[in-house]
Amino acid sequence: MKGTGLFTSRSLDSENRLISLTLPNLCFLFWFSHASIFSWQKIQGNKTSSLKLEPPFFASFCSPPRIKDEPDDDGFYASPKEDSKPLKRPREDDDFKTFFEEKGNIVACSDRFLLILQDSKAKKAKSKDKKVPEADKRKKPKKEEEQKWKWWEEERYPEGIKWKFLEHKGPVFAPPYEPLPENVKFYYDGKVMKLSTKAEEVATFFAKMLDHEYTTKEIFRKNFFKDWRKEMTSEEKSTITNLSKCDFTHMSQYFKAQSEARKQMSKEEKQKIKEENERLLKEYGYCVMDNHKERIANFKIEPPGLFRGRGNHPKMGMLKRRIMPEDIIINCSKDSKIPPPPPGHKWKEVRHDNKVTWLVSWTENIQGSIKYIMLNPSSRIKGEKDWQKYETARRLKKCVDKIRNQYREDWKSKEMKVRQRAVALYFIDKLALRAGNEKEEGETADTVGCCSLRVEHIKLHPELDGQEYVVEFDFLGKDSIRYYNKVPVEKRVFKNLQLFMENKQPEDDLFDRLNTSILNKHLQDLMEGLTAKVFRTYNASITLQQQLKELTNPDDNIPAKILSYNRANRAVAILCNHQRAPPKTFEKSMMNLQSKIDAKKEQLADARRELKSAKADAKVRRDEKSKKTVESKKKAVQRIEEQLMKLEVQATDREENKQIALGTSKLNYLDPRISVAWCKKWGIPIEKIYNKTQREKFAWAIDMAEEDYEF
DNA sequence: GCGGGTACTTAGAAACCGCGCT
DNA sequence: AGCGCGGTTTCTAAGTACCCGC
Repeated sequence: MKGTGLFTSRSLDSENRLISLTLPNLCFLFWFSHASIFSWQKIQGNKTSSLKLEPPFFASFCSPPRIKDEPDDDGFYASPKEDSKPLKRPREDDDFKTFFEEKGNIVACSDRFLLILQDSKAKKAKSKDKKVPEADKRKKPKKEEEQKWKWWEEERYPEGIKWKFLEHKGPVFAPPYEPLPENVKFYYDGKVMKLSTKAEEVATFFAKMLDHEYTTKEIFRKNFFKDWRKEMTSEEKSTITNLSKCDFTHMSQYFKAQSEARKQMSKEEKQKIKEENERLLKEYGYCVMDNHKERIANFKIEPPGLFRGRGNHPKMGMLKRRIMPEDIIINCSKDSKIPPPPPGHKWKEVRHDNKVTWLVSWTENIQGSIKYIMLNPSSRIKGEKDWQKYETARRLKKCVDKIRNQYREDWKSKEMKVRQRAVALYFIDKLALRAGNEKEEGETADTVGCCSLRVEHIKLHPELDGQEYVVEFDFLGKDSIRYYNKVPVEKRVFKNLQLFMENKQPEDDLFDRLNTSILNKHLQDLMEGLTAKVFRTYNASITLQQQLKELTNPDDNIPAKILSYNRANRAVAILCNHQRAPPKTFEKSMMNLQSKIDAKKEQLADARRELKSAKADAKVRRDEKSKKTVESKKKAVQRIEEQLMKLEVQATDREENKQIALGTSKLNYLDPRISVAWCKKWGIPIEKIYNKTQREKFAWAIDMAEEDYEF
């Protein structure tokens, strides 16, 4: 990997799917600089693969480099929460309110809604002309003002109030069931059987999943069959008694043919579908919240189907029933145009609660939990919250040393409860574990977080591979993703763990005197707004910032710098254990890339040969023309070298990424202002780091962060 | 403290789509 | 023009957190 100066070796063993990477030496000379090998395995489903990373940059987050003393407020934007004095422009909703009062009735308001939906410019003329002072108007760009609304420059609502006006069109329901054509047969025990519409619908859910591993799982089949039978007529129920005798293959083939046909559709037909979707989005995909048109994240109601829990879920295969208008609670302003239920139906309830952000809710039948329709991440209401999250994490930065000292003290406490709390917090901080709420047994897959760790999830090694006091973690976390890690800990922690495990069974709680509520209460005392998850945000963001500092080589070209960025991002993903199944086409795409590289290498060799002969030629002829030839050949070689390097960088990046998902941390844990500042500092176009959606979500950060931003 | 309920964030997989290649 | 690939978008499950009444 010449050129990048970062990468020392890479090897791929396709046999056992193990990658060993020697990452650049990012070690910190601090607590964990001796840390061991970090490895994990992914065992969701029956996939098993493992990834090893050595040496230990993953642990480095615990020791942020001493950043020169922070200008206490300089560079800090007023946090959305603590900031009480109005920063910039006042909210505009009074503008709207006035308009609204002038019209004085509901129709006026929904007129406005329609106007906004149809034409934001027209709306502009109507509402703004009356109130907005000249100066203000000139300041704003004339077009697409609605999209470029800088909510982050406006005053925020007092705590608790989420909006003052909300109008929307309600949800889009799943399309009704279309019975199968007569010629598509279902067989039971080898014989054709015509199913009732209800039973048939549920059967199609199963048929559509026939190729999926789910349908081979005992629990899935059992749950499905039980719920399916509930939908059958009594005759069907008495005939169909054994799922193994059911033959869905014809149905399955039919659906495959259907989706094939869909792919083969003509351009016009595809265009028509596209337009229909756009129409739906236009009509139902937006709402008006406080004077602004905002995108809704999920305006379509989840269609019925079979529940696909992750990991070993006891409810997999159960029937997710169809949601009807009668299940739906609508939330909107009293004075808005209330969305009408579909003809012949009623809403369950219409309420006007501006202390919450959701527009629509219903109760789902598998777990009995509530589902919501809410706004897009680009909306003010989500963006403000996101911004606030990072501000809380930055406040933690200021007191994290103190908190760390505190919990280290607490390891010695004479109170068991305090010791457990302190050790758990140490894990949350050092390993970025999740809090670990209790879960109802038998209702969900058996997964744990920090506070819910059980004795069986850790092993203590007084000595392992030449290191002292090693704790071996092995448990399933969120989404049944395996967390596997061997971590050297301080002696005191180790001794405490031994104590916590004394006289316990493997299935007993490790921290029997602790839960997330106790932990969070304690954290609240240490810093306002502090909860367990803030540590994840803080450690992720500080790691990114630090890794970017370490890895970015000023002399690198743009692709190499982006590789560095991705590596910094990767360090965070590893810290947070964000794994993915290796893409199905991984090996193949890697081979393709390799052959491209080989081709490029040959091309380079050719170009070099040509250059050489051109040089020789020039030496003999000593004329202008041959000199020029040499120059152009030189250029060609350089160009090809650059292309080759780009490809090699790409290969490296992809390979290092095989089992690591960068998206989650990028979207949820990394203060976007760090990335924006990095881009500005090194002249990297922001588009190289964030795609369109991400830029929309992080518009606030892109607008406000300068090159010198410090998390 | 604790059990139930609610609101909201975080998560990986699957579906989709557009673009470059043949 | 059809095809495959990779990035993007959609989907919805699975977490965290906190409230309330006892």
